[in-house]
Amino acid sequence: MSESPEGHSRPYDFSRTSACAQLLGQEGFGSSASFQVPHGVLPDPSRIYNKSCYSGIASTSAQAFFPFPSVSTDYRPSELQAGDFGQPKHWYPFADYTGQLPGVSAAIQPINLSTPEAETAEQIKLPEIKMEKVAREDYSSEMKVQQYLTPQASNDMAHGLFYARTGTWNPSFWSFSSPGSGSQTPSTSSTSSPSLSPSPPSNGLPGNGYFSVNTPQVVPEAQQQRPATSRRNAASSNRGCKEEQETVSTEELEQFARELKHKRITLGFTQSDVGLSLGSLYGKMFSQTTICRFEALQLSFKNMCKLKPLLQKWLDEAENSENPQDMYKIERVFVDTRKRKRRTSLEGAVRAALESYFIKCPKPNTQAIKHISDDLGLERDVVRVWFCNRRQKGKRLALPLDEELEGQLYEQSPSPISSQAYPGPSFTGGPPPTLYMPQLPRPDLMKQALNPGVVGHPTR
DNA sequence: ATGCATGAGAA
DNA sequence: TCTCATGCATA
Repeated sequence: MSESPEGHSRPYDFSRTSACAQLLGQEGFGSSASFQVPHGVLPDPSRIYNKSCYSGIASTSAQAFFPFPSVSTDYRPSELQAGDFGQPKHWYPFADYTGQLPGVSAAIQPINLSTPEAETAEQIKLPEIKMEKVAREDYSSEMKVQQYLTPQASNDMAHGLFYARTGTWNPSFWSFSSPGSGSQTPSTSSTSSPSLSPSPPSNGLPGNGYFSVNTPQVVPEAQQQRPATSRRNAASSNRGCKEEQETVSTEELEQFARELKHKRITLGFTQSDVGLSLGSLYGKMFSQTTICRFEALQLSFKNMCKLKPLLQKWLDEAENSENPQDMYKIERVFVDTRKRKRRTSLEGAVRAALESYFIKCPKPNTQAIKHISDDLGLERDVVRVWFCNRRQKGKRLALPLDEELEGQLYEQSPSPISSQAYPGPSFTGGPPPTLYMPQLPRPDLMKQALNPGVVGHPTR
């Protein structure tokens, strides 16, 4: 994607990385247990939006086991034996797990697949949408699934993605000719709930025949990234995200997200369903995570703009479909077989320490990273990634969308705004909000500001 | 719902 | 080497 609309004014102007090093060096941070997050830190996202979500992170009490990394970096559990989890090394390149694909299990069952079906994914691929990368290593899982696929299907699979349909779609769903299907026909009634049964989707009627997606091109071109001009005021200045596509304003985004969630639930779809459906509709599927983040407004503004049209369309289809229950009957069979490094689990104390380092230097250079990793006994890469994610999170959530007040709070700050932050309504023309923390203390945010690692357990 | 990870593309 | 979009894995 292009750069941030802000041009180069990145949210972080860490032009003093070296200074960081010094900073880091001179501080006896060994026992970061005592660390207190100054409230200049970016609060945890979920909290910012103050969704009912709690709070997260604080899964652990901060027992300081320092300098011993309380990290659990085991690798790929499942198929692998718990052998050498000791030190983070390389992870298995061969995998055959299906990840969190909601439909996988079902998809793996023998299904009636027709060739045309299998091709769907390819056909409806959007020009601008990057398809998921194909696993390059080995396709161990392919074996597992292949037996259920047609030659064509498995062939496609070899290309990386494959979509299988276990249920049937309402043909009408596929004909993008439905009344409101035009992505330009947003269903605005934010809360109108279709008279559809809210019951969980039941496997649609079997075999309706397969439809050939012949109008995949109808895809909105929301993909294109808008030029880096000020997208900040997308609202007022039609510069939304992308041409014909809307004038996406922050408010619209907010509202749409809400609407999407509400209707999705009403229609009985899960976030995963939606993500998978998009794959069928546009050839690019998304994970539950992404849908979730979209609804929670936790994506960058640009990203939100990009996805909105797709979701809008999905929503339209879902609402207009006679059998919306059938819509979600799409599943991806093929799963990237690359082995992922097992997720490292940092304990509270370690997180606190990292957070502390972050505050001092959000963008540590190699040396600093080394210092930190040594200090905390973490892998350098883990530290590096942690900082990357921390920065990203900071940007992403710097600006809550749903509270205009919020904007005002931020607006008082002199700090540079993040390129990913949302152009809050109140920012129109205003100075960029600060990245880390509102100047005005807000009870709820204050709480959030506490380092996750040192806070209590999540309440979930 | 979110923490940690991956990878493409940009700087 | 970083940013950004995205997702697996997990709380």
